[in-house]
Amino acid sequence: MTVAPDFLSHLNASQRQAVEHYCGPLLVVAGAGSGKTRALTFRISNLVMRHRVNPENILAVTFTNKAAREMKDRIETLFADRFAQEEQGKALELLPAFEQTKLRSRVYKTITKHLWIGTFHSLCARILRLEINKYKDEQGRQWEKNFSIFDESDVQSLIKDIVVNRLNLDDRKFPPRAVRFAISNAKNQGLSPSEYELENNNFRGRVIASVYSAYQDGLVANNALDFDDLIRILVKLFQQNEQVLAYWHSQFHHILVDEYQDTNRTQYDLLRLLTTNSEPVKSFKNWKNRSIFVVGDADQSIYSFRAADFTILMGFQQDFGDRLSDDETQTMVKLEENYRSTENILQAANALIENNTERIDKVLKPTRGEGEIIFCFRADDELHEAEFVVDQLRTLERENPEVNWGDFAILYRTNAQSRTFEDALVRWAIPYTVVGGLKFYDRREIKDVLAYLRLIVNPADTLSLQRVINTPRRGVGKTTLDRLAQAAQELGVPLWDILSDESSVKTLAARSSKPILKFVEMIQHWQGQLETQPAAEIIQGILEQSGYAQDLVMQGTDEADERLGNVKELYNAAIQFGEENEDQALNTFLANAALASDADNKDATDTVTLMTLHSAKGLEFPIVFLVGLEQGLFPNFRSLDDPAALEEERRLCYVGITRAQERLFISHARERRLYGSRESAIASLFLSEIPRDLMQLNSPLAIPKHKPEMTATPKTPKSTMPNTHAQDWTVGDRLLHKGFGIGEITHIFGAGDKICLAVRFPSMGQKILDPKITALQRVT
DNA sequence: ACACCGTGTATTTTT
DNA sequence: TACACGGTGT
Repeated sequence: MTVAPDFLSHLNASQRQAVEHYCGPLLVVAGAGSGKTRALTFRISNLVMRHRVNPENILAVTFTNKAAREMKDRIETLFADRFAQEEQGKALELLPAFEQTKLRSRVYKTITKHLWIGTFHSLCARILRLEINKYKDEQGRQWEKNFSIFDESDVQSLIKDIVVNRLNLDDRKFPPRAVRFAISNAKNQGLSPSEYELENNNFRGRVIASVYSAYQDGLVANNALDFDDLIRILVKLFQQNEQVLAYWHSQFHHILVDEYQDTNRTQYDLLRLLTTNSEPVKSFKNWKNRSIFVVGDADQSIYSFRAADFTILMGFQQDFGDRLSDDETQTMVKLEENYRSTENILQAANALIENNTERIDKVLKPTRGEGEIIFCFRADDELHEAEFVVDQLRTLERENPEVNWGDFAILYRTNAQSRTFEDALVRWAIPYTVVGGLKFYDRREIKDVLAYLRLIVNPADTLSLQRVINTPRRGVGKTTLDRLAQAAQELGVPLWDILSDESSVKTLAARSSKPILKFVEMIQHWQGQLETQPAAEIIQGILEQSGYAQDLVMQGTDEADERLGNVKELYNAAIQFGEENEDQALNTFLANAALASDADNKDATDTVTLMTLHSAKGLEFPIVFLVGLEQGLFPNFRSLDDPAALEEERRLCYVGITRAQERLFISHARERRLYGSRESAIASLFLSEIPRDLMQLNSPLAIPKHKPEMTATPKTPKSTMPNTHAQDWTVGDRLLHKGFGIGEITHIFGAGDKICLAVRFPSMGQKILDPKITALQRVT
């Protein structure tokens, strides 16, 4: 492989600085559309090509499977193109198809296959499959390597069972959903049940801790983990076992993280452990042949409700970096040039996000023309709004031959808003796709088959056992099952152990025992094939021999037909998996399937896209309609009295605006149907934050000239600023905050009056505060 | 086992 | 409004 990759010449100065970064920490603050995936993929290529880093020693973490896939693909293309240039003197795409395939497969075998690229969850699952038997939790509980991964509905039903049946709690006072949420949050902070109880030592806290504890019992009993535990338990294992950590620390020399603003506490702990081998971060200096390289944008942090904490990104330089100020630091690069959107759109985005206080100062710099003006439409109601949108769609499509339906996106805050647009699109026979809704792996029939697979691999998985033992009906009734389940409970063994013990089952009447024995025999038959048969074979066996497929055929309804189709789709997925992986074992296929949720993402066909703003993150469209900009809807009413939540809504709006490449339409309605009743609505606060000269309004009164009084961030005029000037603060100062107590300044962001303080509070952890709007009192 | 009806609930959801 | 869920009745 030759050195001196000249692909660097395609990069701008800051991209280049990021890509050429070799050892040590680097935070890449990547604005929307600034080429962050490029920076990531090019840097990985550069590490391998120029610095001769072994691909096995590179770890790249993403949040979605899609992002991981994309990264692998792009790296593969980079290398294949490079080989094409070097060996044939031609760009990859100019080679005949078979040559391209040959080159790609060579790149795969020598490079990309060896890279560790995946989501936090798949990475952790992969390591835990090897190491989990070395872990013991504080109660001495242990898991085996063939653990199941419970999905959200498994978790919900387990928690519900604990709340109402085991602990006999009032599920109105402790809604399983809310309890589940609290437990998940606790896990994402890295808290065990007892630690959670210590921090929440009130009635509610103690109850939740007891559910949490019983829930962990349930997971162990099923030899199962939930998504949160995949990460939390690996962190705990690393903390309690030096050798295991040391091994993985020495495995990963270069760690790269995408969407760093979305990391939560345990994910951060994991990265920190892997990077420093548990040395205190502040004293960690051994960056020889090592790096941590994180890419993110605090302005696009929209998942705090899932425990994502963008202050982790804000604190990167404090944690890993040189702790110097923004203009002196060597450990931060800002990618500010935007290659996606026209200038008007960027100006709107910049102006909007300026209203946030918790951020790293950054602007999107235009590289394209001024573009068309943004159009803002005030509709009478949601029907009128949809009519407007579809009208624009049709006109634009008709009058511009180069514009296709696939160029349009309609983005909204809540899924419930999609219907009106769907109706209007149907009326005009415009093809559209709604993103979201029921996912492939959430369909009942898919979960059924997966439950068979899980049971075969992990017989302790009682939840799966109960799902399939009578699916399709084979005469195993609820009472029989309850009796056996109770016996299992009393003996403290998995239900499967009772079922698979012939003499136990034979104590039942023959009418009950016969189908059970037959079922057990069937499962054992497939278990016997685990080592020898590929996943696809076993799936086919299940469909045929369990009667599942036949049952669907017999039903003969359209719905059953569709289910049958989906089940076959799963079989195809297994076939494809077998073709793409050396290891075709069911274990491996299942481990993968449990963490894949977007396998049914169809490729872009030429249809209008409808989706929530959350789903739109990371995507781009030539023409974007941002709809429903009304107080209470967007920003959502739940955020109106919480400044931090309101800022997150604003970031969501920022994400929406920055999806648009050429044209942006924004709309709001004066009246909207909500939960059956009509409510009048006023224009969103966010509309008033976009400069008027960037927008053309259909109605002069559409936007209030002054901000609606709902402004949740009370901006104190500078003259009455509380107690101190920004400049007065220095790192190390101690101060008092009304809500958080006494803390110490660990870092200062920005300069002048744009200053933000990172303050560590003993009880709250690190918070980013703006001294201009938060009352802070110095303490000595 | 299934159909029916009343009740409660309704942001976002990468894994 | 619309739906999912649980309880009841057949």
